[in-house]
Amino acid sequence: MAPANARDKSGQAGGGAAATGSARENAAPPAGGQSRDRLFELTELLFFAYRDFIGEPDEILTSLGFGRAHHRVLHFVSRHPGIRVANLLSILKITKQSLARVLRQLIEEGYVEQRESREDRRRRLLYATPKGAELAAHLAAPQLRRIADALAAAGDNARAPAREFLYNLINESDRAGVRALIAGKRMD
Amino acid sequence: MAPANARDKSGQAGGGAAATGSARENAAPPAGGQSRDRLFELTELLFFAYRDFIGEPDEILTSLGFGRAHHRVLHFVSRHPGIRVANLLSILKITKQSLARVLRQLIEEGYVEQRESREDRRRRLLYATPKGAELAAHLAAPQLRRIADALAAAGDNARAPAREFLYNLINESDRAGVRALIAGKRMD
DNA sequence: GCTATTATGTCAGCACTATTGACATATTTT
DNA sequence: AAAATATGTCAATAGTGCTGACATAATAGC
Repeated sequence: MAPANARDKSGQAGGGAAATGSARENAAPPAGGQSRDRLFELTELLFFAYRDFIGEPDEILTSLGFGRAHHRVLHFVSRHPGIRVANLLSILKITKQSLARVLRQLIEEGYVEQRESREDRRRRLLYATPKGAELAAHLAAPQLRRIADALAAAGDNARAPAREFLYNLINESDRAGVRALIAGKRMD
Repeated sequence: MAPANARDKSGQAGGGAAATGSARENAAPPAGGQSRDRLFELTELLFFAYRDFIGEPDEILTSLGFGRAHHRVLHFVSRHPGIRVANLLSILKITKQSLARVLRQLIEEGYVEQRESREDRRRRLLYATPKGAELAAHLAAPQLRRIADALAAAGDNARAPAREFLYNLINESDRAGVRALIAGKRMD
């Protein structure tokens, strides 16, 4: 990960031009009783965690000519069978075109299939084919292992607080939807 | 966030083709003593949390003709003054070309400046200009607020476990570097 | 001092993801 | 019958990332 020591020893003399978060600025916790540094720490950890969390699936995807977007779609389709296009749009928060492209490829290559809803025949319900389920499981494996290992390392009683923290990072207006989505596949 | 109920009521009759994680598959916890569902729950929360975490800065960036990559570079430069190009490469895990493009733009537009290291004159130490520091603070504000709010909602004793969980999601080989990087800006 | 290595920068070209805005179709709702 | 909903499609554009090769400058090792 590199020398880690970002600051050059001459930096002091050279002088850092306007660095955010000096000791002075940090004296007064500006928000929620947390120091800026503590908040920035979580910001950076979130970045690094996410960076590595998607790293392994990305390699598999590349070898298949797919990208990260295919993974996301396949995941939600596989995990939530019968999901609709509209659901995917609001989950992924991307536009119809962006979704259409990857969804079309997944369907053409036999990873996902569409069926008409009987309740409302405008709806196309999405399901993973066996081939799609297999790929989804393959992509999920390193991620599930990583999470299980992280929980083991952090102590299993870290699970609930970590979950609450992540949950509350979500836009308030989306939380109920996320809760329901996950609950459809059991919550706690 | 959408109807949330992914499953169509006719889905049962239609039959989900090969869905991952049925009740049956879930009976036996496959990894680390955690059920698949519990691990998938964190997978999805991580996705949603990250999605919304970067949402607000993205809007600001777009209005400036910048993208997410500019934010990441500006963040690490501003937060870790005197950081080197090599550090950024290993932190971001992108190639030199990808970094060069956004870094050049940030320098040309006066957000970042380079200085020669006196220890080793091959090195270009990076600093945020006052303009860059201001933008960095502007981009960070909604994220810091979001984290502070999430901690408040999850209970402040969630901070340490959440931190440990995220930290342990990072590739083991990178953890020491991340710890040192963050420690350079105080840890606990 | 000479060579190897390190740190950085740069070129051309390509792939994936995402965007906007408009338009088309089928179906359900009012 | 008209309005709203669900989905699909078009063309054009932007941002980010990649590979692989090559160039310069400076430090380190022998």
